Amino acid sequence: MYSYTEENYLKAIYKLQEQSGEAINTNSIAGAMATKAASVTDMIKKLSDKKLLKYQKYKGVHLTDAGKKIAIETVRKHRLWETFLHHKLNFLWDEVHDVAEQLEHIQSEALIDKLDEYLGFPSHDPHGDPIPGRNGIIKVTKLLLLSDLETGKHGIISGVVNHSRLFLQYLQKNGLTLGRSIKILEINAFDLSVQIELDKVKKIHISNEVARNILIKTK
Amino acid sequence: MYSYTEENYLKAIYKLQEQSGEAINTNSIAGAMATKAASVTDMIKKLSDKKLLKYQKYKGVHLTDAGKKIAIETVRKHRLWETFLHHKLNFLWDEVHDVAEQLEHIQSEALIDKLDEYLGFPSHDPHGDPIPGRNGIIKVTKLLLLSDLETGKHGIISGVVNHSRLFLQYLQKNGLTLGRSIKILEINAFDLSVQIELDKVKKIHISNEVARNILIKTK
DNA sequence: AAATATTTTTAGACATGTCTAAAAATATTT
DNA sequence: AAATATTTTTAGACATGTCTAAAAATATTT
Ligand SMILES: [Mn+2]
Ligand SMILES: [Mn+2]
Ligand SMILES: [Mn+2]
Ligand SMILES: [Mn+2]
Repeated sequence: MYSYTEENYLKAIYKLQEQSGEAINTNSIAGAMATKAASVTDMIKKLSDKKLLKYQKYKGVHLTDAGKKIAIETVRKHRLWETFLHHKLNFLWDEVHDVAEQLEHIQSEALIDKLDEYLGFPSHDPHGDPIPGRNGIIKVTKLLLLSDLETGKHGIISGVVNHSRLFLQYLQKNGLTLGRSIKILEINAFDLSVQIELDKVKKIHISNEVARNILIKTK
Repeated sequence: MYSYTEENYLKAIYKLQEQSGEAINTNSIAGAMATKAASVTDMIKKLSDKKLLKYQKYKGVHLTDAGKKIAIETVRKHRLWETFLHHKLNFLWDEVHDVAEQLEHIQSEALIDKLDEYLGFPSHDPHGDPIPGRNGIIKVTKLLLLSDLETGKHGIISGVVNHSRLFLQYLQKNGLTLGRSIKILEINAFDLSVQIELDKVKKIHISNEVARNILIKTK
């Protein structure tokens, strides 16, 4: 129905839109798509002709309902495939993204529905991100940055802000994986680094940079 | 590495080559690819420049070792995905081909190796076709057409010649699926239709047209 | 408010893969 | 062997998505 490239543009615009709330400008799309502003303008015109987004020259774009639907379907496929790769094929959580970038463009409703069922209708992907349902509804859980928790507070590691392989590998190596419980022991007033207790046993010291990229579910 | 289209051309030429043994001409490739002869000539030149096939104007083509390697890898991916769809996601054997046509182009060696392992290193796909190994080796089992068996002979349904959805659905409906044992009870001299015994219980009458498209393994 | 900087768009080009129509080469018939 | 039919290639065009360089519009600084 829609091309590989069109789906990627819609997904990128959708994600920028979720963050900013405002109209998305040409340069930020170019950044997200690793392409040039001129190419973005060309593609924007095409997507606008297809009524997938609203475009006013020099004013940026925002997705129509139709465009948003395709973006969310693509996100759903991406996260279901990541879940498959992690849970069934034993890919590590830092290895799933690149392959899912390809798999998310396979066109078959039956395939995705059956995959969803086969995986037991998972609610979250290997990075803790929510998987949109068939109906396009995304259940958002309220999470806090580990760096925003006060001393003595505790919770469960439930997501990451940074999705880079390097960061994911760092977390893996230090046991800071999804589902582990943490408690804030001490916050260093100088560099804002944090001493935490992991699973009520192990003590770990992490930088503020790391703490700002871990999402915690508190009671 | 190679485009979706290049892989499809190489796979098509490979299959034509397996059947005929001779140089493959432009029109037969056009037929297999559902495109025009002019387009085939264009693509052939590109594949020839890339040393994936040998081309002499007006004399047809044949794959180089490099081209054959890519073709076989694509067949391997196609058949592994068909097996996954059938055995894990409960697709029927007539439903797997079209989706596998897309999935076969996903580029990731790790993915295919892990999928192979996850499926238990299957030797054959849902249509009885052999799955090439990592090394590119295809283990060919000698099979006979059901229409070539004499009265009294028996064997196991092990493959199909025609892969059309209509034929596969017909076989499914009549219980003529892979692994079932059959015995030739009687061959009608007039229309060459065959009376067979299925799994030593059920009697079925099939046309010569059907018998010519079922492959049997005999002891 | 004018000058300057930044962002966005336009113009024109290129790569990939496709097509139709015409030309050229090869195969078949007489 | 010449005439005719078939197959293949060439020429030129088009769609998709990308690019660089220049022009135009908008935003920021003075
Ligand atoms: Mn991802
Ligand atoms: Mn993810
Ligand atoms: Mn198939
Ligand atoms: Mn098959």
